[in-house]
Amino acid sequence: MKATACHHPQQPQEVNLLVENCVAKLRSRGLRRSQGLEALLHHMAAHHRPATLADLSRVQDLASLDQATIYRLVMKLESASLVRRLGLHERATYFQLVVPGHHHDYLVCTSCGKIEDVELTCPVEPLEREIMARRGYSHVYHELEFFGICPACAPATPEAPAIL
Amino acid sequence: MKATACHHPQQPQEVNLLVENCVAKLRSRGLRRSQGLEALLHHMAAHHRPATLADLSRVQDLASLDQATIYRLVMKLESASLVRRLGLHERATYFQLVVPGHHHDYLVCTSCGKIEDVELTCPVEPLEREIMARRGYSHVYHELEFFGICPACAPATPEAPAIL
DNA sequence: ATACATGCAAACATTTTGCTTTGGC
DNA sequence: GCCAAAGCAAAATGTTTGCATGTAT
Repeated sequence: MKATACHHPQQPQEVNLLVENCVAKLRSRGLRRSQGLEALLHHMAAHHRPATLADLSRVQDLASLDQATIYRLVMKLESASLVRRLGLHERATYFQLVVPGHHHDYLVCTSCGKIEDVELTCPVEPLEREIMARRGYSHVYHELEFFGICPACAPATPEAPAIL
Repeated sequence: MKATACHHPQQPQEVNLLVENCVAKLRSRGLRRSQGLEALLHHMAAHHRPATLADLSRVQDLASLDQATIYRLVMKLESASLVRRLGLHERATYFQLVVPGHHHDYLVCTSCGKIEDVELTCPVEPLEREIMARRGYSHVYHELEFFGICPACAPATPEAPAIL
């Protein structure tokens, strides 16, 4: 049940730039540049992968932050459209920093829960425009996940009982 | 927060056929044709739309069933691949009966939570094959959702200073 | 008669809120 | 000093399990 997305943490400078941009946007909304906010943004920018609130509070640099604090920070980030929510069929919700120009779709093993990035070019963006045009929706984005049984789990599939 | 999928309940005969097929598959797995199972399948076949466990237990015909019973039935249906789970960014998980040949993607308003069907031809199926081939996954399916702000909510959006 | 299915209640995990204290501006 | 942020703790919500009883086979 571990997330193993294949994301390269960005270069330190990119990370700092990203953090600064986020802070700037948040400050314009009246938020303060607090120690917790900075630590959280820095982590999410450097490890651009889906994480639950529990995942985040287990991170070394965020361990001093209360879960309620992390929760409230993430909610604020989400309100500012800096963070997006992902439903990956686990009990807890996953969150991920929005990095302009980066979009990722995921491949999840329904047996072991492993989460991988899908590198294929995603053909869905044109549909977003169509939805805006035809349905009158604004701020449209999509979420695409593939579910299946990964090679490692395949032999042990309940429906295809392999005798070990 | 109401689901308003635009699904035509199937014809009664189709519904019965679907239910019979499900029961048959389940029986082969050792499940019994209980009253609760039949009521649940019948409802999910006739109202082929995403529903939470709470939604289901509020249904007239299922009101006599305990939530734990509904939970266990739905889990069994999911194990048998007769039901799929959907993460629509709400706290509760949505479930939907799998109807062979029918696939639906959804459009969710991030403001009011309204859930609509997307009627566009979904270009993702070829990718499923690619994933099976290139990543060695089996039993691959996808889940695609669009999120955005619906026309009704658009004017009242807190942080979208309409740049029309 | 046996084993699965159910109801009821309790345990659990996660999310959300209230209130007091701390800290950024 | 003012108001947002954080810490702590508790409430709210949804999911899961245990156990005694009912029911399909």
